[in-house]
Amino acid sequence: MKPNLDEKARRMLTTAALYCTEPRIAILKVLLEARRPVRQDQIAECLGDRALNKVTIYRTLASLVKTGLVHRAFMQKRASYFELAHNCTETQCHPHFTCSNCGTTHCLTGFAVPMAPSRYRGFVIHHQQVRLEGLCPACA
Amino acid sequence: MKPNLDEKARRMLTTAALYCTEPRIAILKVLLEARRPVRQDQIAECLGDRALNKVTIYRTLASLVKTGLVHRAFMQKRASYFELAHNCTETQCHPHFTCSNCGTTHCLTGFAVPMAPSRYRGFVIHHQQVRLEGLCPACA
DNA sequence: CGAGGAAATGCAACTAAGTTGCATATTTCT
DNA sequence: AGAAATATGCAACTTAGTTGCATTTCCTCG
Repeated sequence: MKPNLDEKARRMLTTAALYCTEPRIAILKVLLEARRPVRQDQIAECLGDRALNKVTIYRTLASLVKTGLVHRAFMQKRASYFELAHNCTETQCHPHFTCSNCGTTHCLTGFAVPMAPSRYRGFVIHHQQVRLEGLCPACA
Repeated sequence: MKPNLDEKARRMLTTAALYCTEPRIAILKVLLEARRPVRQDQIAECLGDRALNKVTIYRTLASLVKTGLVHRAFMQKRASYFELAHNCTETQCHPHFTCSNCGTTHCLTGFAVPMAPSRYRGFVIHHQQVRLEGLCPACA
């Protein structure tokens, strides 16, 4: 595959002050190559032969989320979907579009959604998240 | 409490072409009185003495969602939160605000969020959902 | 380079939200 | 009132995610 993915993952881990372990590098590489948010079991499946314990994947994802490298993008059918935090500003991530026909979710990275005001009736708004639903190009 | 709640619940069920059963009326009354989305176990707790089986609550909520009377507002910590669909237009519900300090979620019913365009790069957009995060009035 | 302590991993057992099959009870229609 | 349609309750199950603990790996410092 791409020879620099490994280096990229290592750099991300060191800047986040996390140990550079094989499992973490492998998981980050999956996330770097994924074009949409992924679940724990999808990561495990991508790793195939060099399998990881699901506990390791969950704990790694938790560390990556805590350090801000990864976002818990959304939940669907009781499962969390994760994605790298690049393509996200501090106040909002790109919208996620779920097709009501085929169920797949797409990242609408180029889509600009106006940010809510930072204050409203005593609420201080830090972050906004938009989910869209409808028909994807394939189903429409 | 309010004497007309019972009648209101009954009317909602008949217009939705659902059997008017005691469990359904009781659940609808809880939803009518709730000021924020509720979980299955919160509904059960509200009913107190005249308790219902959790399966009944889940199945009732499923019917109410299918007929459009209720929305699955969001998920938090692997649990679904439900609310009545009034206050919602066909293309978008009111935004939900979750406090990152105390964890409670509020409905921002008065809050207008511009609707996304109905088409974007082949995607046909039917519905939009906005979640906000920050500090609630009590925590700010 | 090679300890040694800090942190990460793996396993098994557990938790909790939600679902399914099936027998029984309730509602609606006529 | 009686029959058919639908809803309820129970117990057992499913599944995503978590916890405790023993073992392994990583990084730092001499």
